[in-house]
Amino acid sequence: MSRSEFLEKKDFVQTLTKNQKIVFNLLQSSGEPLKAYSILDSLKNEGLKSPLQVYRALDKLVELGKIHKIESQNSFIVCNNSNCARNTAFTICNRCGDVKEVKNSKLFEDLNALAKKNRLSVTRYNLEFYVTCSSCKTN
Amino acid sequence: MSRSEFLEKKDFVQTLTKNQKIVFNLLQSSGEPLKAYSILDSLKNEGLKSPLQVYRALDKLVELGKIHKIESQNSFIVCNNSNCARNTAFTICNRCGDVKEVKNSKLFEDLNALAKKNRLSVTRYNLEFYVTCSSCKTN
DNA sequence: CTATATTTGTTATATTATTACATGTGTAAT
DNA sequence: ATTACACATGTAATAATATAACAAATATAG
Repeated sequence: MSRSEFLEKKDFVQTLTKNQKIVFNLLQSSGEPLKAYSILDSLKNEGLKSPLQVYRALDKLVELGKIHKIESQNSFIVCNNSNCARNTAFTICNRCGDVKEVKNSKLFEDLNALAKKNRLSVTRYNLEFYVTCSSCKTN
Repeated sequence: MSRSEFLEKKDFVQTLTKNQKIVFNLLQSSGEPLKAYSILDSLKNEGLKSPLQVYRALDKLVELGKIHKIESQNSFIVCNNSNCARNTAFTICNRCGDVKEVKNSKLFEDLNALAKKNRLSVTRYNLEFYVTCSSCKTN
C-alpha cells in the first residue's frame, strides 16, 4: 500500500511531515488567521527558508482539512470544526478583521439542503459573512 | 451638492467615469470572470496602461455592486443579479473553472434567515459552491 | 536491497495588488 | 470669471502573494 493509498483510508491517524507539523503547530498555537509570509517569518528559526516550503505545507494541510484558507484575506486558520469535511463558514469583522469559524451544525445542514434544493453537485463550499463583531459593535 | 453627496442619493443613475466604463464594458461583453492583468492586457488599446487604473475601476465597480470579485480566483465578473445588495453566491466548477452567479432568491432569503438565526450582524456575505458543472459531469 | 513515491531544499520568476506623488477635470460658491 | 474643493487620472516604483523547475534526500513497498 502506497502512502497516498494509505492516506485515502478513512480510519488513519494522519502523520504530518516535519514541515507540515511546524506550520500546523504555529497556526494552532496562534488560533487566529496567519498569512503565508508571516508564517515564514515566524519560522525562520525552525529552518523554513523559502515561501515554497510554507505554501507546500499549507496546501497539504488544507487538503487534509486541518486548516482552512480565508479566501478574501489570503490567510490560513486551523480548523475548529471537527467534522466540516472542508465545508467552511466564517464570520469576518469589517472593522477589526477578526475571523471566527461558524460551528453551528444546523447551518451546515441548511447549506447542504440549499445545495440539494438547487441541484448543485457540490463537493465543497465556503461561506464568508462580513459582520461587525460584538466587540466592535460595543465600541 | 458634491459628487459624493449626489452618489449617496437613492434615485440616481450612476454615471461611471471613463475608466470605469471601459472596464465594465469589457466585463459585460465577456460575461465570464476576468483577472485584473488580463483586463489590463485587453485594454491597452483603450488607453489603460497601468495596473492601478484597472484596480481603481474594479474597486469602484465592486463598491457600486455592478461587479463581484470571485475571491478564490482573484477574478471579477459582472453582477447578474439585479438586487443582490452585494450579497453573492457562486458555483465554481472544480474541473473547468466555470463560474455562475446563483440567482435563486430563495437561497438569499434562506441565507439571510441563517444569519439572523445565528444572530450575526451581517453587512454582506459571499458563498462559493465548488461543484462539478453539468457540462463536465457528462464528459 | 532496490525501485518508487514522497518530501525537502533552493533559485528564480510569475502573479496580484498597493503606495506615493503629480496632474487634470468637473462642480459649487463666491 | 475665479477660486476652492472633491474627485478622477496618470505614472513609477515597489510590496505582497504564489508557482515553476529542477536537484537532492528520505521513507516505504516489494
